[in-house]
Amino acid sequence: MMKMKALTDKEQPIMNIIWEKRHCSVDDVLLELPEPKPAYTTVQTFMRILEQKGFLGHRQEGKKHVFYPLIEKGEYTRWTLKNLKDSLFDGSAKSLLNTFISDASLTESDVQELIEMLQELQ
Amino acid sequence: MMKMKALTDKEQPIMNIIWEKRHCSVDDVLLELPEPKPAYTTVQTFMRILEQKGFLGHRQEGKKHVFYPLIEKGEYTRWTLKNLKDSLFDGSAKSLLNTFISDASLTESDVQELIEMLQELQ
DNA sequence: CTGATGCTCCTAACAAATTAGTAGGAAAAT
DNA sequence: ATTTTCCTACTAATTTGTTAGGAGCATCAG
Repeated sequence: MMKMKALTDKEQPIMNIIWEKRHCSVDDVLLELPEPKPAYTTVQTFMRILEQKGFLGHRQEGKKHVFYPLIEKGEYTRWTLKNLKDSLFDGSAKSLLNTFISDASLTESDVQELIEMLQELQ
Repeated sequence: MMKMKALTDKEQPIMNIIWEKRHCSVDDVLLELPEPKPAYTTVQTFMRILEQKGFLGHRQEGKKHVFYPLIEKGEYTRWTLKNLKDSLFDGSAKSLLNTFISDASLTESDVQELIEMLQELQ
């Protein structure tokens, strides 16, 4: 398997849209992007880059290219969290969670749910 | 306050060293960096950039510059986690934790400790 | 004093990311 | 059938990141 590369700031929202919608032409993505929208060709360029990086594949459909994810969001998020943990928390999951929990403004029911989730791991 | 910027891949390990040692000349940092070590001037350049970005300050001490953090590690990690949460988990702390916990290979006692931490929040 | 040494400062050069324009072809509209 | 529209492919310009060489200035050994 190819080595995964992090998404840049501008690639990220594009991937988020495609992960959500699963199959997207350049136009589909452009429609979902917030103002100020980049140029059509800019989005197109990013999607070509994302394909080169292995995040996307595409097939011809009529005259347009329809792109779809080759790397799933879950896979990417896990990889990202692992990187974060290693580079910023010296590999300690506990330390990351500690920092996050004491800062994440969780609601009452969030906390309850997480406790249950953790209890299941025991 | 200035807008915080993310650390790049090469800046990150340098900041980690300075956060740890608190006061560092270029040499001090270079000594801590793993093989293959970059050139002295490369490290120096990064430290200058980190100063421009607001992460570091320095004072003259004898003939060398001694750098020290202006942004604390905790502040940066919290900011980073918030960004991650917003960009990849649609702002949902619970969703991030969910992904992380089910993947982070926590030990028995880690889990116990986290439960206690969460219970204190209730 | 003079040369070596150990620094900083300036600069260069190349790579990657960001942004978008232009050319050209196929399809649709008139 | 010609014009217009919509799409891809190619190209380019700018900015940011990465890496390091060389000039130049103190200071210390002889």
